[in-house]
Amino acid sequence: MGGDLRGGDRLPSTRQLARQWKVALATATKALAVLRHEGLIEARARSATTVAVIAKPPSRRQVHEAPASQQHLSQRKIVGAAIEIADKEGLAALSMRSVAARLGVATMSTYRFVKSKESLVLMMADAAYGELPPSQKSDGDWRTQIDAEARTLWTLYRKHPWLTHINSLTRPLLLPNLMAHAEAVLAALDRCGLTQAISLHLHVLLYSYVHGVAIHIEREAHAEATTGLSEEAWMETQSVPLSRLMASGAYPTFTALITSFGDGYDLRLDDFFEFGLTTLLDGFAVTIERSKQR
Amino acid sequence: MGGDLRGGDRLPSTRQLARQWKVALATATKALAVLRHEGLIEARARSATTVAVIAKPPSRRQVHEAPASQQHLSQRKIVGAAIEIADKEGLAALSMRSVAARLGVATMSTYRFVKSKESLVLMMADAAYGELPPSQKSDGDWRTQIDAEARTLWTLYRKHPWLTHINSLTRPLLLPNLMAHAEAVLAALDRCGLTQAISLHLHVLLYSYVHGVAIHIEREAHAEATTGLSEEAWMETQSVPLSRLMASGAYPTFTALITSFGDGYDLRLDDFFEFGLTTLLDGFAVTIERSKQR
DNA sequence: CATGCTTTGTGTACATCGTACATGGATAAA
DNA sequence: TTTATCCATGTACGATGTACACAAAGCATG
Repeated sequence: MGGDLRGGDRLPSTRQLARQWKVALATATKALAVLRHEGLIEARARSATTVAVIAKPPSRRQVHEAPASQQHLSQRKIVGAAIEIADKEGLAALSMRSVAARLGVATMSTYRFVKSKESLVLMMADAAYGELPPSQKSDGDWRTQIDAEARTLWTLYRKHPWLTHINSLTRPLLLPNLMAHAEAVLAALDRCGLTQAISLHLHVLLYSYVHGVAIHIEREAHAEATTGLSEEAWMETQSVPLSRLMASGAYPTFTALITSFGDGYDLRLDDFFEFGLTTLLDGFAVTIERSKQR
Repeated sequence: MGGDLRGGDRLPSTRQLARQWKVALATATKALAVLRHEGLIEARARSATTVAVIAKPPSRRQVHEAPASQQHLSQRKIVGAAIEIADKEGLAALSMRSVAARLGVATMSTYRFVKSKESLVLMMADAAYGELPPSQKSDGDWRTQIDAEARTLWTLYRKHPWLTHINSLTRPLLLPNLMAHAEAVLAALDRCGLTQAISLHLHVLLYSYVHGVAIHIEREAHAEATTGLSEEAWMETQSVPLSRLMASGAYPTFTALITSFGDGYDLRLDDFFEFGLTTLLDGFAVTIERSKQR
């Protein structure tokens, strides 16, 4: 009877309760109703981490207006829950079951609003790219504009690292918000008198750079989660094979470089991103100059 | 009796045969031995796609020397089979079961030589990077040397696209062959009078670039495999939403750019890689020049 | 009010995965 | 011959995405 659920737990569905405690379905339903009236549990739709039960609809429907559009589950909620999971635990941990559980709903219920997991991920991407702030349409030089765009994209990837799993250069996503980013970059390049083809290539190159570095955000997190080691701790475990490699004498430059850093190699992604962006845009500048000279 | 196996099929293990045909294990063993003597099937160890049976060891042991090290299964063979699968069908299609099947062996047998799938993948990476040709130690200018290194890496990724799944910038793999690549790049940069930190960053940047573009090799293949559409065909399916987006008027530069290409956007990865590499190395040059001037 | 239809939510089941564990067969040792 | 050791394998478990059928409830029509 007196269960052992802790403070902020989700409650399973009525059916799960009934099965777990081997009682009839009606019994479980009534029990939940009683608890709800007592205020011990709450039917909160928005957040699933707090005490939240998707209430039996009947009582609510009597209060609100009739139309069946008043549903407690929706595509938007599913996408939102999925994004939360992917943000926190990575795309690998995202399963239809976990999404459903977070919403306090049966697994298959999600399929009423989502065609497949693949389409869910696509909708997640759409939603996430939707968070891109509208780009400032300054008429300044191309570099500040493009620099800003790259940083905006980087910030987004920082927030949603799983986004890097989704798109392909050869089959780009036609998401409005991502298009807006492309438009901004292309517009900035357009004023530099480049070939159309070069403009496009530069844009893809910029995108590819941000994307390529952002990939390692999730890998870093994943490595830390699975090994349970922070990066410093991990580096220590590698010090033995590392020093063996260095002692082999086959890699003199590398050895000299590593030893010159007292505390080992510690790449901070954000700093590296800055450095790489600068270097890459230097390359852009060369290409643009060259193009102007002919 | 007369089965329906086609020309180059693998044969299942003795045990699988026995179960399938409901005969005693000894019977199956003898049957295979007969077939082998008749030359109808061959115990070929190297290639599993042709008619290949991992021969029952007994007869071979009598021929060769005694020690138990003479085994028909080995870590090298497992890694090789796994690489073949990953090359052909992608890392996602690589399962312990598929590796075992390709070798005509029970699934769990592989675990005698491989601790886990994760470690298998690491060994695959080691083997694949082992294919990197030793870098030419020319004392020419940094650019030709680094350019060559990048292309070598690209070629490798073309051959083994799954490699891009494996490593993390923040936790680099300490594989000898990959270290040799790093050494070559660093050595080339070393002659340019750069800070150690900048040298390292440039090296990582180069690696990250090649890696970041190579990622899309597999994505391209995967997309083609799952949708069954070549890139041109896929582009046609996108033409409707594309033209709708273009007609919205929100993306003028983009629209102008696309319409200027008659036959649509068709990014060829290899060409793009070339272009990006040039641009990136232009950036390197700027950094190096700047560093020399002070 | 009764009866059937439609919508909505759910449970069950299947094929796939990695892999822990125990077993079965063969070889080596006594 | 008996015993012990080791290699190879089958079984089983808990995950996954999702097809399918069923149950409950709302609604329309008689």
